[in-house]
Amino acid sequence: MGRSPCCEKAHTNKGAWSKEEDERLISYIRAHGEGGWRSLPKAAGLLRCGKSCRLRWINYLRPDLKRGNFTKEEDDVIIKLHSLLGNKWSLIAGRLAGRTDNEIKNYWNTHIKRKLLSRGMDPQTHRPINHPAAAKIDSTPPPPPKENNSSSADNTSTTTTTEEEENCGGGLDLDLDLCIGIPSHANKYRKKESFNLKSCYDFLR
DNA sequence: AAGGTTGACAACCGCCCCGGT
DNA sequence: CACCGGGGCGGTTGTCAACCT
Repeated sequence: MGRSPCCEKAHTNKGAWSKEEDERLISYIRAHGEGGWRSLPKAAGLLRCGKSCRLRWINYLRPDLKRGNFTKEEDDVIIKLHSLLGNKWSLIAGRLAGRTDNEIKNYWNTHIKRKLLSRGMDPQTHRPINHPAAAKIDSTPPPPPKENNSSSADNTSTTTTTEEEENCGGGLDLDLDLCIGIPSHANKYRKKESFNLKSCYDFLR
């Protein structure tokens, strides 16, 4: 049962990448472009899992990565988008040029989460910790955009319900004058959750 | 100075979705 | 229509450095 492993684990390296491995990966992708991750390691002469190569490239080696500390503006954008989208790191990353989902996820968990907690805010609900709504939801994240089933059909309604306020940062002093662009790589959400993203988009406008 | 604790972040894992067949 | 493989995502873990006692 279960899926076959994505690679032959017995013959793959794990852990930190060496300089030489990085260089191999970079030069291969420069020559052949991204994609074909499964076959890439062999073609590039790397003893790595294809997934590992992809992750290394996307999160660390890509030339357009910004690196360095997050600015106050980036902080604000992350908090606002998280209040709307929940833990949709790839979507949030799509709004921050040069930042990766992994980087944002780490930054959220190590910095912003703590910052919100120190302000007495629930990092999941974006509400005061002793707020009834926060207590009700407790540690569960704000419902991520879900498939448009019958019960959620009124999400497009122009009336602002209490639940919508909760999901979209209601009660916070947030400047929601944002425009969400759906990153090209977010296939997962483009189809499955486009409906609710659209509703958030409409809400933000 | 040494040992323990905490923070930061790179990397891995398991699952899900989509497209091709 | 069902199955399979590839790509992508979010959650979690591992490791190292900085800080504290």
